[in-house]
Amino acid sequence: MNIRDLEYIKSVSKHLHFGEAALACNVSQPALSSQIKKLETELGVTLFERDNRSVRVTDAGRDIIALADDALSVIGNIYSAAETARDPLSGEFRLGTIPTIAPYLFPNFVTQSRAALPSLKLQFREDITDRLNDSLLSGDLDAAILATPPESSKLDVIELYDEPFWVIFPEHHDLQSFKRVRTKDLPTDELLLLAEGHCFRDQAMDVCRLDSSNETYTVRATSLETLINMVAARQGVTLVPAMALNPRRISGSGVDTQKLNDKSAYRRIYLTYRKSFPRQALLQKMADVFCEGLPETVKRIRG
Amino acid sequence: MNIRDLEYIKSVSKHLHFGEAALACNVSQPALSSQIKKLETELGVTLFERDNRSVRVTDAGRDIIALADDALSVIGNIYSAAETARDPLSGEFRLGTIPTIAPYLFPNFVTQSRAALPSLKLQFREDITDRLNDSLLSGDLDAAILATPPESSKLDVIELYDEPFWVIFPEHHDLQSFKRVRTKDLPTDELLLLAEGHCFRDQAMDVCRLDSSNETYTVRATSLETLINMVAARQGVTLVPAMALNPRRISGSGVDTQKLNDKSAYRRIYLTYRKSFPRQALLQKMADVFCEGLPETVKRIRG
DNA sequence: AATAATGATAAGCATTACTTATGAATATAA
DNA sequence: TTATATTCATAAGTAATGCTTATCATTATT
Repeated sequence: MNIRDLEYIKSVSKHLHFGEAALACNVSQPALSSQIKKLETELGVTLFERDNRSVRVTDAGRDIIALADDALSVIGNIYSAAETARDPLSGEFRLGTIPTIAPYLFPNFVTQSRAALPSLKLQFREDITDRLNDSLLSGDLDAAILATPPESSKLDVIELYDEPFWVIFPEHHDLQSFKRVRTKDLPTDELLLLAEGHCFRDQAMDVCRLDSSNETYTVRATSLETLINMVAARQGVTLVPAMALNPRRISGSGVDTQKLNDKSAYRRIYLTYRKSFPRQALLQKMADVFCEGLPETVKRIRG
Repeated sequence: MNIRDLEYIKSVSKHLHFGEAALACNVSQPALSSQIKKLETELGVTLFERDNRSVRVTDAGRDIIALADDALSVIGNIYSAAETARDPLSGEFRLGTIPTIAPYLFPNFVTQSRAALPSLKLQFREDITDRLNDSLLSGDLDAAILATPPESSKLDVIELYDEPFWVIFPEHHDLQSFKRVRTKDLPTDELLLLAEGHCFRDQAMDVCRLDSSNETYTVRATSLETLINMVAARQGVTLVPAMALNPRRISGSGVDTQKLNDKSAYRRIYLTYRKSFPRQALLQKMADVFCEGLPETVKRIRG
């Protein structure tokens, strides 16, 4: 059986005339006749009683044509569903982000994506890089915003922006006297770091040329907010990525900030996704929306 | 799009593996792959996100495969309906009969057809030959039991039985003295006839070598019962076909009967149908059932 | 008797779908 | 690291299916 056959019998039952039915189906009358005959043979049922002058629908034909109508209607729904789904900017989208980005990027992004991607249903998840990468590979996430390029060759990225690192230190700390702070000026023994697994921990250690053997502090914060609060409590100094600097929160909280003055003291932020992800256009659009709302403190790569 | 394509995507969504899905569909993996790719192109939607190691159903794919399941289910119903309809002995059947047969043939026939054709839904209609023939040609009837062969070349017949004519006359009528009554013995001026349009009127006149100019009586009965009752009331004599003789009704009703002793004094009864009627096997079976219950007074042609 | 209408049939061509063989990419095992 | 296996995609050739035009057979209509 064939979907076109169903259209043929529907057309014949409507016109009760093979020639006109064929015309309506944009085929020749012999084509339609032979297809119907073949279908009747396949079903073992005569659908139309016909002689050289008239066409009648048989009892069995009536039942079967009613079902054919149903089937064609469902098949029409398939095309409709496809048409709806064809817009890559619509549907569900599961986005993951690391904890050192999510709180600073998402508030703006949610607002802007509502305007730019109104028919997109966004779901967010916050987790560390490794688990986000696993989820990407398994298909549990569609994309993630990460600060490290992917290791798997199945993943690809859109580069979003470079985010400088800033020092946060208590008011009246020695660092306050520096006009320009560089990593070599940092008191590494006072450095407060995130817990293991957080990529920014590695990035901070990296920029300060520390390795795990150098660790002096046993603080294992899981958020930059915690680190900043600890600095305010004069527990040490820390680094944060630029986006974590909220001027209103910093001012009057007992901490001071300076941008790290090294060329390499930044991290690159990527939108990571499976190469096989079908809605690539959405990824591009989404990257645009991300970059739209970026503050002056970061250096956008796109647009 | 193609029904087989729907089966392919259903299979892939079940196995999440093109090779196994192809195996389940009894096609080679490249065949299945290329058909799915073509369908995706036609719909403009990626149904499966796949790389060299894994297959995932996309959001749009999920919706569309659900609809494909629906469509396949309806199409399954088409095959089921065909299987049910394939039995030519089932379904509706519209049978027409003339008034000089219906009352005598149907009671038995209904009983016997219930046993022999249990899944047949019979609808009866009683009318005169011309209108039954029209209904046959227009498809309003599937068959008719008639006493005249059809004129249209679109109709065909199964011969059922030959039905002799009998004379009915009042007790103590002159005819009572005949051992064997022949048509030439009939008092044609006393002959009571059915209304015009009834074929038995013509047959009776024919056998008596009368034509419309010979009419003396203006009686226009529409049933044989009326004629018999008129004979009982000594209004004249009449002819009836053999099946109209119900011994229990005749005895003691003031009439007497004799079989007409002419070779040509009978009529042949046909099951008439369109040549194009698809359930020919049903017609044969039905003819058998008719002949089963015939009384000894008629001469069956079949079986 | 001639003409028109209508579905069936025939022959040949175009399209479609399938098969087998092979490729490319990537896991897994040695 | 290198070899092997897995898996989907691609290629080339073939089989099948469906279509077109031309024609036939039958039956109304003029």
